[in-house]
Amino acid sequence: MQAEEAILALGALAQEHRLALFKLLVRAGAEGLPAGAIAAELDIPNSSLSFHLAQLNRAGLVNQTRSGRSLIYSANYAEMNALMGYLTENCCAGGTSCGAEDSGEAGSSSAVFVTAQSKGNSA
Amino acid sequence: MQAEEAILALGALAQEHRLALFKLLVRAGAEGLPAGAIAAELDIPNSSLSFHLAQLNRAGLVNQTRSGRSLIYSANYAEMNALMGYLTENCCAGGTSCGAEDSGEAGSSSAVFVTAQSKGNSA
DNA sequence: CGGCCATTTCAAGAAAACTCGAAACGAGCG
DNA sequence: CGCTCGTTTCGAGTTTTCTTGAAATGGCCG
Repeated sequence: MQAEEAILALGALAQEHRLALFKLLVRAGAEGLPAGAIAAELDIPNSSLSFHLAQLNRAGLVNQTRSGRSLIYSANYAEMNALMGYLTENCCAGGTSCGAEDSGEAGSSSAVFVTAQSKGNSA
Repeated sequence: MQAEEAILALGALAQEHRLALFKLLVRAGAEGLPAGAIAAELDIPNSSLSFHLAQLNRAGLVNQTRSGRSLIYSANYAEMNALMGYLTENCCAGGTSCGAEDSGEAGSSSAVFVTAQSKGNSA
């Protein structure tokens, strides 16, 4: 991940509704949630939600799937992991090679955001 | 850390100049850098830099120290760790108790951003 | 104490983000 | 095939963020 992409992801999460939205999707797991359910849960008008969903999508943090008339959104754990990795790399004071300024994609950071398989999230 | 604080920190980093600035300070280590050196390094007008520095400071991501006429800024690793922890907790699919919706401050996440003691950063 | 130098604050304008009702779009049911 | 329902797009208004020169502040040297 490079800076521009990280900024996009960071900016996508730096908003009350979108952070709540992403948290909701992370909690919902791989099955995701339809847009309508999210709007109802977060108590946000449909058009506003759509705007935020588009932002998150543009940042690559959510995936979109169709299921009948509904569009199902789910958290993109890979992108979130990439963001965490970027943040970790740019601190790089944890023990890894620190002097590395722009060694490209390292990817050596441990993946914290594993794909949460559905574990009883009935909501 | 709670959502509002995380949003502030996320927003502080979600900006080209500020992300570069924070990266620079992280790399600079505990000794930090004077404002002027940062402005020169990043090629940003003093007033703009001051604005961004204030943003980062408001988010608690940087510390301010005086040294003669210069103000030295350094990265606040603790706050960054808190942010990483918040992000990790809200994913919570890594192995910790996942169903915990708002269990307050967990702090069980491993600190990745340890205070980088000056390790030969001569710049 | 007078001046200088690093930095911040002020003010004003430009650009971007956010909000949300209304209209449009498209899939699927009957 | 027409209708309905879930969702997105559009448009317009409000708010926030970003930028920068100029002025103010405060420490320090002589």
